[in-house]
Amino acid sequence: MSEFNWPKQLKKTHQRQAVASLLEKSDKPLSAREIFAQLSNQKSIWLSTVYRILESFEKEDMIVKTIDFDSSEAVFEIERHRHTHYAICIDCHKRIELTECPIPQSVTPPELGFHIINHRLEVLGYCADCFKNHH
Amino acid sequence: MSEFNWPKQLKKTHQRQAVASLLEKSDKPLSAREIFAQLSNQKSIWLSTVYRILESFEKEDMIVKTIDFDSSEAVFEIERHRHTHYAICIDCHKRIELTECPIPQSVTPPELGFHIINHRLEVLGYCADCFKNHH
DNA sequence: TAAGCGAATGCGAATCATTTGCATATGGAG
DNA sequence: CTCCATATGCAAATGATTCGCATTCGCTTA
Repeated sequence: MSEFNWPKQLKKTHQRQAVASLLEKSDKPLSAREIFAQLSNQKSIWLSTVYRILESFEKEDMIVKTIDFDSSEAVFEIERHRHTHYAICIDCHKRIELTECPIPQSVTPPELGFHIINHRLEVLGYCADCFKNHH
Repeated sequence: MSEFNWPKQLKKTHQRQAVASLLEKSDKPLSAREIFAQLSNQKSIWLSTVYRILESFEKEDMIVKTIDFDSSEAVFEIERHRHTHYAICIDCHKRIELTECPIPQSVTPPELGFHIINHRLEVLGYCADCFKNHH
């Protein structure tokens, strides 16, 4: 547990703790909708509140927002989710996990002073099956 | 001109040719909204038509759809736009073009038979200025 | 421990991109 | 030139996300 180092400026509300706990348990990035669906079973929480909570977490670098290629919706990932990248088929939307992360720290020249928090990489194309059918 | 090799199954309508011509001229990926704005000055065209045209181009691999990090809207890029990647500041949203593309053809193991069309790469973090202020 | 302040949430409504349905118009094959 | 499948015009629906405002609730301080 306790993936997050809770920043003191964030009040520990029930709702925030519930969202944090879900993210910590999840093995993949989650969307606001998914979080809301899981929480509204047990707790009383509003979807707009989930969005605001995620926004506050993002501002504290607890999570990073990216966009899911398939659904076009925002998903939020914790440190443990990062550095896993996929080759995604344009046709059948199959996702193939890449075995290694090809992004070296040196992509930004040191003299820039750029402080890397995360990176997003998606390789798009046709999987072997769909390549045959498509062409 | 004539970046596109027009597929025979796509009828050459005025609207499609206007959209194609805009994309060919542009030095950056364009959103449906941007295309619509530029075209509605001169031609009569509907926004939903622009979306449908872009969808048809995408299906023929003339363009690739990605998501713009700032606006969260879909943008469409032609071959000439690809392989340009950015380091993006989480705070001020400044975009710094990376001088080289760190994605080798070999990211997908050859035995997969995956046929790469495009890839998306964004490096997220804090630029030198915002890093000072933020921490 | 009680009081009070500022931040967070409940709730509803607005916004914005994108999609869809259906009637009409229009490329392009023959 | 005619015909048919496809594309577009147009309007309305959808779905994610944001916003406004009144109320509630953590947390600090007395």
